[in-house]
Amino acid sequence: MPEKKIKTRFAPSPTGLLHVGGIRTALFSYFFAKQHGGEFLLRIEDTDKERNKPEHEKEIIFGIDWLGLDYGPTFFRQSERTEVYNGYLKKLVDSGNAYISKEEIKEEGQRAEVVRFKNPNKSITFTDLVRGDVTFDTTELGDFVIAKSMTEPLYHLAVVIDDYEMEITHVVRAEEHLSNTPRQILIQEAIGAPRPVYAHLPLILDDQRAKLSKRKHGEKVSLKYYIEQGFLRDGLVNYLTLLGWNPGTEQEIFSFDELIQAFDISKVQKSGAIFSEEKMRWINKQHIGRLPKEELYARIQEIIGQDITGEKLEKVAEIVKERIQTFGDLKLMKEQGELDYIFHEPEYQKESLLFKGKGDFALIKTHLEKAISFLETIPESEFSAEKVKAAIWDYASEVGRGDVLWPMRFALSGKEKSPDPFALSALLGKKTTIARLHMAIEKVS
RNA sequence: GGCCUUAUCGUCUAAUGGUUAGGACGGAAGCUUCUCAAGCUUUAAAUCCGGGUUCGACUCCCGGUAGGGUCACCA
Repeated sequence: MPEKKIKTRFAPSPTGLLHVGGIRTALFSYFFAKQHGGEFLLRIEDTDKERNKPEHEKEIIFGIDWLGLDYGPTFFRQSERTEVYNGYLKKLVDSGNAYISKEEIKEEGQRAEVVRFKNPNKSITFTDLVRGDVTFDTTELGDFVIAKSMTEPLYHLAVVIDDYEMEITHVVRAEEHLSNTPRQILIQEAIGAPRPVYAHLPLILDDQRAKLSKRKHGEKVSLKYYIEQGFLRDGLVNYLTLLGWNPGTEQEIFSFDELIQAFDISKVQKSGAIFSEEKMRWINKQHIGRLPKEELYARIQEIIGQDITGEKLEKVAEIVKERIQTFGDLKLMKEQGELDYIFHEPEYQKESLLFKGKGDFALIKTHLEKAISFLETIPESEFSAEKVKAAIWDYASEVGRGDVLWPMRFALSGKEKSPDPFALSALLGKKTTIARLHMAIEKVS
């Protein structure tokens, strides 16, 4: 007997931002399908005409594409399938599984007639890949509404029909849907659909342990925000996958493809997990460290300018990559002028050259002149951080490192905080380095 | 409130009856090149409570407690 091909879906409704919880659901669903050689499809659940916004659908598709979740040709919109649902609805009514119900109008906008499902009132037990067996008594659900009218199907009906017709084998979704499951199973049984395997994922929580919501947390829940913050796709995916799942080993850093292999839905945690931007930033940094050179260079150029190229770009990259966790950090550094020394001569008061505010200018002049004389001995083509350090080190150690290195570094960068003077020298090159040292000497003379 | 569900360091988690309860983020201390960053080393920090079962419970059972989800003519 050939195993049935595994098929999962991501079924968001375009009523709001694509948020991190949704992304993680999509990811888990995708990993599960792909690791079994199965299919993953995207279905927009837009049966509610009033709430749907085309821009939200656009954002969802953009996000899924950005994440690289390939859903092939299997894209659906429920709003385009009303006819299908109507057919099933008619059958349900004809067979007595549903009926048109006269309603007492309690609120404005309420209909006098809706279609209700005839609840057989029984106990339903289903197996959840994350939680094991879950039992509900459906009696308390009553005869729930499945359509506003014979031509206006509602969520529960549409989901069941779609999962059936699209041959979804595994429904991977968030825990908030757990209590919807018995309703949907009832409808399944009424239309003669097989029951898919369920996997209800724990929620992503805020630091108050409440469900992460757009209402409460604003843009910080949306994928868009993290893309704008300059997170790498692999960093974001890696972090989100580790939220509520772990490989059972001590490995924490995974590429996207490794995750497809390593992910194991049975190891998904049962309880909700608090979202930590801090850890996500750390994970992202690990991925920046693993970025292929060309990609790293391109991202840096995007932010600091295309005119930094070649060897200079390489040196800048080296300095920058250990100082940022996201490319948003780099953008911030650029905006705050932390990188100014790369582009032009620093401006500063001569007092800044004093190590710990002490010493005298005559001494600084002596040290800097000495430094220049050492640097002059290095050929321009060999002007590396190592060579510069070797040239200066003994002298600095002898007379006091801070007294030499601080003014030298300040002369090069004009910053209280910056990379060390050797890296700076190598980055600036022999000519510029010596010129800036001369400039400092002039200041203190 | 009903129903469902969950419970290990501050946080993410490992340990599926026997470990000094492990790792990571964050914290603290130290080392490394003057400052910063990175790196390295060290360190503090947890089994919700109460009963069982067992020679032995983080682990199994029961009861509390606490948290979360859900109770639409939304999805």
